[in-house]
Amino acid sequence: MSPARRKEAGSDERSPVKPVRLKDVAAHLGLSPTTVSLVMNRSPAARGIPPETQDRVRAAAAELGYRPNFIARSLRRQRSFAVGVLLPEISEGYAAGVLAGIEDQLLQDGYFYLVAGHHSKPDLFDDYLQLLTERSVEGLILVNTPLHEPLPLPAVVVAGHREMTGVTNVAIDHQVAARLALAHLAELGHRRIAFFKGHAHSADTEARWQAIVAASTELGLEIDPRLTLQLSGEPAGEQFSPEEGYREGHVFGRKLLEAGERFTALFAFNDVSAIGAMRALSEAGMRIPDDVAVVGFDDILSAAFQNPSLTTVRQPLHEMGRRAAAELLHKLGAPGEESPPAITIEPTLVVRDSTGPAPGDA
Amino acid sequence: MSPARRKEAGSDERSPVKPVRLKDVAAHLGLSPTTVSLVMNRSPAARGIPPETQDRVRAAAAELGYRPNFIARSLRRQRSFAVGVLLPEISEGYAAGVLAGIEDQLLQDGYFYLVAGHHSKPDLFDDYLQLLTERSVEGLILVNTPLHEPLPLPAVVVAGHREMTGVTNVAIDHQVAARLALAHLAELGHRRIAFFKGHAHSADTEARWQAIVAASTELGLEIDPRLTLQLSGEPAGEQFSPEEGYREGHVFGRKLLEAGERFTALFAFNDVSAIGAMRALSEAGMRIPDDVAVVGFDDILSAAFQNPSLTTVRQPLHEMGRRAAAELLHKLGAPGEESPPAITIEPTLVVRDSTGPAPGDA
DNA sequence: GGGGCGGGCTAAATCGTTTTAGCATGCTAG
DNA sequence: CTAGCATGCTAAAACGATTTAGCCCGCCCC
Repeated sequence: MSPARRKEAGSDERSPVKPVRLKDVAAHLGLSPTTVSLVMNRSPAARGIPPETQDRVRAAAAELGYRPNFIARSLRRQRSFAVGVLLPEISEGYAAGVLAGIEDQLLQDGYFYLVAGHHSKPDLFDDYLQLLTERSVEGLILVNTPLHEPLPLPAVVVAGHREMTGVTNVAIDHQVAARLALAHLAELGHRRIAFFKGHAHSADTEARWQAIVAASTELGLEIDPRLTLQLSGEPAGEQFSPEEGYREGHVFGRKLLEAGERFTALFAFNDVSAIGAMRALSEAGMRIPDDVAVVGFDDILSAAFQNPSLTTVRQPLHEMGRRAAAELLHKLGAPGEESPPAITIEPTLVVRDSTGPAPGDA
Repeated sequence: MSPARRKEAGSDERSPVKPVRLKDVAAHLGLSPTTVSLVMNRSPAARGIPPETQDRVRAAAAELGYRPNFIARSLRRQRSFAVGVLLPEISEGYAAGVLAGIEDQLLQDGYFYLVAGHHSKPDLFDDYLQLLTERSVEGLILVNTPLHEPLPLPAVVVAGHREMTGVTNVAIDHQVAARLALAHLAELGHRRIAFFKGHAHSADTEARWQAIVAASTELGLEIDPRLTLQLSGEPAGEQFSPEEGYREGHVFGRKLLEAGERFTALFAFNDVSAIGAMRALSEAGMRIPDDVAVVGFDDILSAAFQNPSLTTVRQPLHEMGRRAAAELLHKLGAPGEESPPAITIEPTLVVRDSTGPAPGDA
């Protein structure tokens, strides 16, 4: 279709054959490998090599299509320019979003990464940690992965469970998140708000709940324990199956209604449970947002596609990944330096159609 | 909390220090590196080494916590046990699903992989291809990535655009997909069915549409061009932003109504456009599935969370990734062998609440 | 005329493995 | 007594780069 595209430094010869080595370039020029290496790496030691030789070397390298062998280089320099990423699994929303951010930052800085999904099995985690270390990754990023023992490498965790000295934890600012959501509801006149708390073992549950309590006090809202339901979920991590979350939201939505306690808004722990609850509520004949306003958390893709579309606190997953990667690279660059124990990321409130004025509000 | 966990082969000493090398193990035993290597690799050449020595070696290795250096090994053996994955970007549904499948299969077989997202920019693609080759990946998997020139390595593509000799294309069986969806609708009594066609440049559009035409004929259904809308979308690939897809579905749903042509069912090109259309339809007062049945394609996560939940043709992304990886590993294991030009994957129909009997059907 | 110096390069060690080609030693067989 | 042959191991050369420590030559200066 399009005209033949120009090839940059193409050996137009058949490519299936042996790659060109440093030694070949050197031989072709009648120089030593040392010289070629020095020039190609723009090493300070190449000071003594006259510019015209340097040009000759570079020209020859280009002509022959020389590409340094990264593995040999890694071996010699003891640097792999690769980091390991450990996460429960790639598939679902959270980890994939973070991973995309990690990827952007790392590639931009000339690093690659090796990913391993441990499916929340501690021994798989240990195995992969081993394998990654054997592969000489320079550092680690753990996403949503509980951590019990110190790691053998510089590391950054995203949504980690507990603090570990030397390991930086990238997490959302729950204070801000809670304030954004609750202020929004309060402004709309809501006073009786129901809550879904996260499952007991999630990294975020406790911090988030305390932030909610604090923000409520600040805003003069009262939390009614009868309107507070705790999601169960698996002990492994925050990330149990979304279908389950949805189903649980559905069940809990019904529970709220059956409890007979009046409420005009619901702040769910995450989007899936919010969506499940919305479904239960509308099945019971309640209109959203007219009768009940619903706020979710995360801003998963489908939050925008709901009917009505879901107001939610957005976690900038991409940016969290980016920041995590950037921080790890920083650690790698400045080994001695003390690193911050935490990096907090600002969430934002995405107002959509699932929230509106409280019924009977002026 | 939990009692101290036992460490398998733990050097209880401080770990921050130098890793143990093959040479160290050898020295510790008063043997040569050769012997240790032979034993550790269970090389056939180790036949001559008496079992008791072998045991001594393995014991020492375990005791000292010896871990072979993968990079050195790769250099020597000219194998990296790594493959490269090129995709537009990790973030949303399609690629992430496939990637998860790739990951499962590769890790299971002792491989790792390096991922690069080219964001549909041809020059980024070329760059990353270079970088991956420099890193000595043994093969490539391209997901949803158009391919113009032959690749320098064994490769498998998922949802690729065109055939390229030697490259295996993993794709869904569109015949089956179309038949599943249309037979389901026909069975429910639907005769007047609207369609969203994919954007012109998507890999799947043409094949899918032809399959739809064929299946319609087979089932005695007529396709009304006035009920057939073509999604626009970016030329780069199938994967333009989901939000756009949703919005376009919404717009097109309205268009369908405005056209004034009677229809009782819609088969959309994908889930996001189906969901957008559902929204437009219900906003216009139509009930789903009572007035219009809607079938999507893909089975994205949120398909199940819709209100009503979406009937859709499920692409087993995970399996597609798995198969792609398996095929690549096969190619790597059997270099000479002719490999199949295509692997077709069976889709399944997931019947949910967005489809029901045609209005006025017996 | 010899010591010093700087310019332009290179030899060789090294990174941590794998692998080929043998080397001792002792026993057996002729 | 010695050739032959296991047996149990090892020396050394790869793999493809980087890097340290110089080497050689010519010129300048005293």
